[in-house]
Amino acid sequence: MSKLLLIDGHSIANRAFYGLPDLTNSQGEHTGAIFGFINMMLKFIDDEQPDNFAVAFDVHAPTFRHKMFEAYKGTRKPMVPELKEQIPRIQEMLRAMGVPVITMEGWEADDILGTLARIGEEKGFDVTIVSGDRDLLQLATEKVKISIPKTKKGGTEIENYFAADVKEAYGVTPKQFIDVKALQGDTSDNIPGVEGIGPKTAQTWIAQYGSIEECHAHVDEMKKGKVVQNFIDQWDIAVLSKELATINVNAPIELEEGCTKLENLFTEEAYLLCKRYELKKLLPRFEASTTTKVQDNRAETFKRIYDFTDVEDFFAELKKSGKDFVGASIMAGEDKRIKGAALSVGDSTVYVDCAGFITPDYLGHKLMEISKAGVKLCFWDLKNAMHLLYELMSDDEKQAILTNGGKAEIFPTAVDVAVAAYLLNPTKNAYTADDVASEMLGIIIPAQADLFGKTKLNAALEDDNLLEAVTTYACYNAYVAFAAFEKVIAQIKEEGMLDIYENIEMPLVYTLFDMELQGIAMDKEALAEYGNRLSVRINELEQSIYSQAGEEFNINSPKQLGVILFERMGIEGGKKTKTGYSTAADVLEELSATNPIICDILEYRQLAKLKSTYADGLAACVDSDGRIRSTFMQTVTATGRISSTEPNLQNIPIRMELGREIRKVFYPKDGCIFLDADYSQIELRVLAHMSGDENLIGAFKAGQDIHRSTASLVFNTPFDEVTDLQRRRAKAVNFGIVYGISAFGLAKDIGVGRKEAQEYIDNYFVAYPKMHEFLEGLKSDGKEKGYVTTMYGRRRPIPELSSSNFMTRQFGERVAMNSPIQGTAADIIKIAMVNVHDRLLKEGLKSKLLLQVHDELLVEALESERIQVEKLIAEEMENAAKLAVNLEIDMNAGKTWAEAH
DNA sequence: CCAATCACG
DNA sequence: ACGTACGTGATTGGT
Repeated sequence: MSKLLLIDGHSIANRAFYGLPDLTNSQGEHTGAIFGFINMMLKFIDDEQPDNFAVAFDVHAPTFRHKMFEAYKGTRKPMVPELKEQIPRIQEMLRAMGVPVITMEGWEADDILGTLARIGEEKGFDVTIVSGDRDLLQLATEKVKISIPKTKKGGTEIENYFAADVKEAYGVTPKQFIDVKALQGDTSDNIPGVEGIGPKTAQTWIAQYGSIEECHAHVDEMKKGKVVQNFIDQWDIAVLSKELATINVNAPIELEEGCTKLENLFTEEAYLLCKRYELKKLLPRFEASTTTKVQDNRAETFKRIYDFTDVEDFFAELKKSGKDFVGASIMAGEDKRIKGAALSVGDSTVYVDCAGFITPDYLGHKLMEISKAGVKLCFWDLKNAMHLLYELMSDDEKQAILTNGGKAEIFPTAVDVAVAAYLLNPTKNAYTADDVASEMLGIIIPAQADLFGKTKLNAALEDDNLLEAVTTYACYNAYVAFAAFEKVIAQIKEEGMLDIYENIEMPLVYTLFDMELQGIAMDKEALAEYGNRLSVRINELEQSIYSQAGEEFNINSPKQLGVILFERMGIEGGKKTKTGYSTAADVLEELSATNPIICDILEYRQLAKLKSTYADGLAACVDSDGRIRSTFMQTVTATGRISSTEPNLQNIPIRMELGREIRKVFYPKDGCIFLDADYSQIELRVLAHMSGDENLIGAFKAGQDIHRSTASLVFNTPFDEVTDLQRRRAKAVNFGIVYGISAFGLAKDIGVGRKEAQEYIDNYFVAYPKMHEFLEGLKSDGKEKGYVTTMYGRRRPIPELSSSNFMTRQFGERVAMNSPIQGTAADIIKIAMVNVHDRLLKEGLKSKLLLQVHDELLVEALESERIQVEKLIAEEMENAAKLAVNLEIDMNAGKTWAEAH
């Protein structure tokens, strides 16, 4: 038996749009409905396995009812622009997938669906119509099924209606469904119906008499009353209503023979669109279904070489050609041992395989050699490439690198295309060759998953069967690095970010490399001892909690904990979340007086965190030389900050005394001390400068305690009479401003009413008159341009600003206010880092920059160099930027990180 | 693989 | 009538 699947385009697009968060791609185009639609469609195709398939749309975007608007029945809202712009794209995608998109001027999608269903049934098809609209139930027969997807929490459920199911659910046949609607009307569809008749009456009448005509004929039998009288008086309207409510199944549709035949949906064209809209979750479906053929066929020209002669030939060729730019991609596994490297100069791309005679050592030195000869190597992750090179150096060479830095000793003039691409859009999750290739070069190349499937790169490198795939992957990396770099730079230049790229980000790659290489010494024994101390107390608390709860359970499970506290123990005041009770610290703290178990849980949580993340977590990261080496990520944050991973050294505890003790196990090497310098109020100083507000600038210039000064102005209190509470609240206001103020957030933070919080904010803007104008300017500027910038021109796109969703847009506004401030501060400390690092080397000092924690630098300084280094750090940090206010730092020396900060 | 929690700036 | 502070990463539990 053949099957025909029909989809109600606008209705399902609408479901998809409201069922998903507001997804956008990196261009800021809304894509949630496209994704949701195609996803839902594929699910139906999988479930139904139809052999014929079509999608119907209204010619013009209809209006829609939505939960949100139920209160205003009859005033259907027009389609929001975010959805509207996606409709043509959905249709484009469908056409690309070879799906017939059927629209007819003068006919609604309902009529098209009904007509197709009728024709299909006549031809002996089983028909399924997918729609969110219950009006289509009138089309149900024994062979025509109406499928209505319902979004429930925990996924979508589908209600299926054959004729019998309609009867069961509504007590009337599908055809009678029309009569019911004719009586009750539907204001949102402009079907008047009969006054005074609602769903109840309509259903009862039709169930009894079968149609409005029969009702009319038997009107005498009915109980006299207002409603019956209305029915008699408004008979004409009822008839008209029935006509309006009836879906016309005789639309003059002419379809080419066989055009609804379902063929391969996963076409090349659709794949391109999928990439274009960055529908990442859908890509695997296309990749599994299309053969590995891609638009770009350069892979055939890639050469794998594994003889000295071939390698020497390539480098000789390179030298002869006088080319000074080479795309490069080094392949290495977990052990950091180089397996090979791809090199590309565009026309010629080779993969040098470290098999046979060619050793990693030879290859590595060859790369260093050409770099030092002035060839600019372009990597996807230069910092990592340098680490790989470092690993295969001799002890003497390693010493030289540690002393003189990676720039001088490894790759003096290399560049990083990922770092460059990050500047163009810092909000992406990854900067891969396939992504950049499609964006900058307009070509489709295989992504890692296309070549290796689920196999990790590490494993692929060990698998001889995947040598071909590894070669292709590496070569494309090298090729795209070569071919796209100039274009990326051209765009950077166009967008005014060349200065940031050349003078901040690229030098920073080398600075971060040296920092990562240095690492920081850990007292392993002290760390273990600290962990043991925690364990003892954790066990005590565990027992205490179990006995108070009356049973053992997993305290680490918020789900179990919530049940124990708020159900078994009946503690009042539990707040609910989507999934259950909230057991977050701020919620529990409010209840801590209620029951002593709460205090134990809070303490348990704190200690468990310290033990798992810090005591155990850090211990697992200590290298064989007793030092711990973090990776600083330069292409992660949306604002321009760096981040730190494996381990994260930017969130080592400090606020609580017990946590702070961890810092005692970080210590400088023999003959050294730590110098720790942090900017004082850098974000507020940046704010003062960027806003140009004289009062804020004045307060900083006067060297005043800035929160006290704000308190004095906001609370209208003489500076010296500001209370601690006032200062604390003013501090929260200052934070709030930097975060993109909202009365609600501020109120929650300081525990006052929203009205009062709003007053503080109002007072703040009176106190600092230019601030309001400045922040408003950021918002309107961002809205107009689609992005905001830091003082140095670093961009952050904010597509949320043009959302019609209130919450999303509001979020965009906060981001527009915060990013320029946080980002400018990030720019400044990056400049300081590079300058401190470079000057330490230039002045021949042995002291080393080890860490950056957003507004803080940690230097391991030789005791003998201390005075000079202190001066150097202060100069470079304070002079990193020239602002309307001074950049001040606090610097401390210490024998541990705890002491120095 | 995601949500909740909590550590930092 | 919505339901919120900005930016990160690691761990844990649960699907």
